[in-house]
Amino acid sequence: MKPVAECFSIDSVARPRDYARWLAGLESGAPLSADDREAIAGLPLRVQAFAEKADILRQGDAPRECAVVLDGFVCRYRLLGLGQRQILSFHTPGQMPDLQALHLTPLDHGLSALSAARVGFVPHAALHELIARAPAVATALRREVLVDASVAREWLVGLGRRDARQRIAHLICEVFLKLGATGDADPDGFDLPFTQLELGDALGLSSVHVNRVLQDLRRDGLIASRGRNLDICDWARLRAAGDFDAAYLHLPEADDAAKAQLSP
Amino acid sequence: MKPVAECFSIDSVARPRDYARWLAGLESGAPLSADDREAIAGLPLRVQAFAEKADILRQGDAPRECAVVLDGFVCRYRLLGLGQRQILSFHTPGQMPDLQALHLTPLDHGLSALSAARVGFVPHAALHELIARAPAVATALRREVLVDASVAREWLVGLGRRDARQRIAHLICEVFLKLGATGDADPDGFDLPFTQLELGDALGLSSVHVNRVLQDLRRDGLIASRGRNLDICDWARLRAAGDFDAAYLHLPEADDAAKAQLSP
DNA sequence: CGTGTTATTGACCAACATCAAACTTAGTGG
DNA sequence: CCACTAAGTTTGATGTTGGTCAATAACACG
Repeated sequence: MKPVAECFSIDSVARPRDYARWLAGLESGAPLSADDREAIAGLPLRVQAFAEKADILRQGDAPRECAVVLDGFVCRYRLLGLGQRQILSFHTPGQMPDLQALHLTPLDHGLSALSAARVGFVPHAALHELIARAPAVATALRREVLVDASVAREWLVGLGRRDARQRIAHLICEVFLKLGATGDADPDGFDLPFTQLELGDALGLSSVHVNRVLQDLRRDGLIASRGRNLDICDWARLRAAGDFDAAYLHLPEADDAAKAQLSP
Repeated sequence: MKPVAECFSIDSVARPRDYARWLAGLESGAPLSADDREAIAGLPLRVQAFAEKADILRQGDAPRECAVVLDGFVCRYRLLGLGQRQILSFHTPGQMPDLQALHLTPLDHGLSALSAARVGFVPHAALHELIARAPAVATALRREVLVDASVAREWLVGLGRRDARQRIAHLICEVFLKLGATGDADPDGFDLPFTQLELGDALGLSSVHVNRVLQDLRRDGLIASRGRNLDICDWARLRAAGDFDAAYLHLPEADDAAKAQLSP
């Protein structure tokens, strides 16, 4: 296991754009009223920057604040005896990866920045109060937790019943759509925000095998990649190779959008 | 894939004991007030009986009621192309396995009775209204969803990073504690409510391999079993073999209780 | 007693892990 | 601008876990 990367944390003040990204995440299910939006913009939001690979929260912590991803790409993970790691989920700007800490402590997993990231922190007390006061916000948060669980179930299916090629193709589709939803994925070559080793840790595979399967996918003309930069050459076939159906992400229009972007 | 079993449904009226089991589930986190308990006892609860292996809800359904397990052992599952099945979770009496359908439809997975079961159904509208009216109930439901997600994460770790022996030992521990929490597991031999094939479908293994590993566990003196009946001979070693830590189940005192029961 | 489901066994094989080394790339400081 | 370094990627050789297929045995139930 590699040493924990330095976390040079430059605390800073929340900007209006930060609240906007958070709101976009909360409103992905249904729009909020002007009042609710104002209530959220009024919450205290402590912002902290994290370097690539820095830990944001650690297994065992009992945080008194909830995290909101503002920039970058973040994952939850679990460490087990002797160097094994399982990545549990990926999160893009606007998402709140540790809502469960509102009720269940201590944290049974860590939260880590895969790319350089900025994360906001809201006190639990303020969120609890808001949930009691603003039913529509409570609903949005409930929905966010449920979507998170839906993604976890899809991963469960993948780890249990799909082979390496399917898993990798599936995850590329998922990440592409999630990044696309916040405007971070250019269809003609976007950057995968993780290494092959991290990909393996998410999919229950060794990095060696991930590498070999990626080469197959390139050879078959489904993707092209050089370093981290990845280009989806054939969305339809990649989707088929991964047995991918975007419904579980519950992104409005996600798959249609991808199809439109990728087949001009 | 076997044909869907007949579902001979004997609709019946909810008994006080049914509400009691449901309440016990909701109160596993924190007790409710007398008012809240009454509010729940006042909800309409349609009760239906299901035979072993009968489907309760199907993938693609958009139910207008939420299910409450009242008796028996139930699982969520996902079917994929050509006979593959992945079981996503197990549920014991008191649990509500499809809370996500309150916000996310259609259902991306089915719900099925592994043993003969009785299930209650509450209209979504009634639940939504109660959530708005009774904050403590809303909190209890939120907690239930979060515990469900916590279990899913643990399964994710197992499927991704544990080998067959660990997975099987782990699941036996889990099921024993869950059954014990509702008084359905006798320490000296309780009935595993599923076949070896179903165990494999939950753990991403073939039934053949499940069988072989179970024999190993018996040979090593961790368990004894004859047919479905299973006897945990050595809780400490079984726990170690499965790398099992009960915290993720969020059952109050679960592990201590098991230890006490099993080592007199 | 049949009949269907579940458990068990054996032979064989594919997918994927592990280990170790070489090669690439990007970043860093002189 | 160039060596130097560390991280990540690629390759090859080899071994293990667990899957598949197919047949048999043990039950459970009407």
